[in-house]
Amino acid sequence: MPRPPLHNWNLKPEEAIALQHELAQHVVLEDHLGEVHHVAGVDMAINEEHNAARAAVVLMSYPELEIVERHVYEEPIRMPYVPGLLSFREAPCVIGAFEQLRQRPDIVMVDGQGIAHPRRIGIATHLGLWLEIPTIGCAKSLLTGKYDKEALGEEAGSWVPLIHRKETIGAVVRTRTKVNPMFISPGHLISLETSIRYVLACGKGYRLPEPTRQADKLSKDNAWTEPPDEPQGQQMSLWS
DNA sequence: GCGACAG
DNA sequence: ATCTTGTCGC
Repeated sequence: MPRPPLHNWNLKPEEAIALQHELAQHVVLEDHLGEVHHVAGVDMAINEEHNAARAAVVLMSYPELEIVERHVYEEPIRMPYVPGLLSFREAPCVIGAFEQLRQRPDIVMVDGQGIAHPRRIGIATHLGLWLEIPTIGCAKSLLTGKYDKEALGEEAGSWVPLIHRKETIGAVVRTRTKVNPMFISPGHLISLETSIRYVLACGKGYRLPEPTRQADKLSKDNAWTEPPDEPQGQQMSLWS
């Protein structure tokens, strides 16, 4: 399921920021969902020593949440981690893993922010725009915004809005009783309410929603090896 | 100018 | 992200 390239990924920080401002104009926060039968989760693992980045994608049936497909994709690390520019470091690798899917997910859960980002375009949003699939940002920590910590209940399912510049950009959700909350925000083609609903519906009693939790495990599973200098996989060879 | 800062 | 042992609480 290759997608037409939207833009180049190898940009200078200044150019990347300008691109984010442009792309953010096209984000859709209304639900564009049909029946949901498959939810995918993506995550990454990094190994500095081998200069390797590994993305993992796990496709699960919904609402059964049984694993349908698992894929990993590796390539050299391209960018350093810069707060606010995570997608330029990880998205290309995630897309590589995505190209291996036989089935197109109805929703994709990403480890990182959706619109809960200084320019409203975290990695989940960026991936949604590139893949043209509804995405949800499921981050383990805060990047931007504030919330009423006192108002957040400690029981699983409780949540409070995440605010930034007078704007609701996401929700701080307790996915498991008495455990640190998750920072949920819509990525693209989905609303915040629906995002929260699916994250909770994909919970299996752990802090992370099952799709992301499975992808996290898969990305850390195998041993590391030096990746080729050039990105591999059919999608790059077509338009690089 | 001084902090904060997804993974 | 990754490093890294034991330990507190349900």
